[in-house]
Amino acid sequence: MITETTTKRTILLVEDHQDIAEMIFAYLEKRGFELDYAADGEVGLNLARENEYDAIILDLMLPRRDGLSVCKSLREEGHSDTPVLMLTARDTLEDKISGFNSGADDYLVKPFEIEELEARIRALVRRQFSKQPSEVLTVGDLTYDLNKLMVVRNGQQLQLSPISLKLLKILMEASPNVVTRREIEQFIWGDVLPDSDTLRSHMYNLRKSIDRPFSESLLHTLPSNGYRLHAKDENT
Amino acid sequence: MITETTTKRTILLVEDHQDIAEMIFAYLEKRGFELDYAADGEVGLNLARENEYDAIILDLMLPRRDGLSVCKSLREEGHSDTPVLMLTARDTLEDKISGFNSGADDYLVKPFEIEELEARIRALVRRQFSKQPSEVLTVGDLTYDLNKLMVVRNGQQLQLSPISLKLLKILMEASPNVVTRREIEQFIWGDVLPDSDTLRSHMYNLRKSIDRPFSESLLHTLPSNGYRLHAKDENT
DNA sequence: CAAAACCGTCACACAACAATCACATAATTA
DNA sequence: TAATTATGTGATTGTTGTGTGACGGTTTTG
Repeated sequence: MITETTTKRTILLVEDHQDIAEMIFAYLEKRGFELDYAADGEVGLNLARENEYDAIILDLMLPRRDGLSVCKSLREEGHSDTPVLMLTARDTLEDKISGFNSGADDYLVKPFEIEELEARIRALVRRQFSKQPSEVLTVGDLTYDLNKLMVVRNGQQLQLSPISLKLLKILMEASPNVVTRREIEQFIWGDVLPDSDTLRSHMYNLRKSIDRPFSESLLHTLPSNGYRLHAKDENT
Repeated sequence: MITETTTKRTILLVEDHQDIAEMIFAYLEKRGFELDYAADGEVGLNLARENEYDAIILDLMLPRRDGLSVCKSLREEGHSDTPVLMLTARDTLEDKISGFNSGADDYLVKPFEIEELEARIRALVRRQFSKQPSEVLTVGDLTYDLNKLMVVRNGQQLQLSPISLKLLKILMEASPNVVTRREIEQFIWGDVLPDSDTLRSHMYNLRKSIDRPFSESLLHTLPSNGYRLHAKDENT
């Protein structure tokens, strides 16, 4: 729901104790958060499914469906990017451990300072938002995530050698423009090039990886000039 | 083996009166703190710049550079997370106010009970530590509680060496992104790396701990690039 | 039209890299 | 201080990546 940088962060609070819930609600609202509230696990889970929250505060002991189960369900359904802060009544070691495996990102033992809660929530939200910047190159249905060093075409992950990765990078960055052999060689080997024309081999290997298994080929040779990566239907 | 939970808190004491300084030094040391000492503001500031203290005890009146100025400088230079306890000679209201504006977190009026000092220091340190971001890291079914220094995978607690813990931390924080060897080495050893490539051994050990006993492996090697921690089923 | 240049294809040897492990020394802890 | 654990080192093995050359097809050039 909320994604803009300057927008209020929205938080889902799931807690059955009226007094605690009210206290948290009032405090966080005053501190600039927007809150949704659920008094039991079932309702909480449904709210979490229907909306995109920036964080969820989840009591461990809840009527109808406990916090663990809610958290687990959420994770299994793919909400792995919404941070969950679990509130545990007493610090039973067991509780904590199972809390971990349910996929909670942090926990807080009651009773707690409300300032502490705020600090943790802010930390979680911040962490979440700073995780975003994934630099991804895209050409047609081919994507190359520079941070994960993962290459995917048509939903299928490809396994490339280090040199192929470098090749792909310079080609994708230039796409849809031509890159000359010189530029490529420079980029990969610097100034001491290998004496044989090994680039041909590597181009061959790269093609084998990114084009051979698919119908449309992205890597084109410009005879006596260089290479060019580009998808047909792209508007260029 | 696991030391960080019980690690001594390090405190910087900046105080020009020999007798007071000695008294504080001896007392706090006996109570389990580690202390650094400076007799004037200039030296104190430099020490604070060069080291990471858990707290700083700062006299207001100091030779060469008073406590206010030291504190202000520190804050401006980004040490906003190190708590400062200011010692003021008499409780002039004015002093207090400027003390707070300089960014001090607490103040104590001389003369004071040494127990009071300890209590306040402990409060500051505790507050500081509870503020630490990111309490629990999670990747797939692997969790790492940064406060308890507990690593759990699939409900089973794992026993890791200090270096393995550091390794795991940087990898989990980066996950699902790749971390280069350089970054890892930097993170663990700082600038003076061991001469042999001991990282391989540690990676081996880490794998043995977190992957070997389980079916799916989380730690992947990106040849000639680095390492990457990530769970398959995660939608990333 | 032939020769030359260029390129895709491939097999293969060697070099580079990574995993594994045992062990000595350093650091902790009791 | 002794006992235990953690860390760094190097040897060994296995794996993968890279450079090289050979061959044949295609295009360009003279």
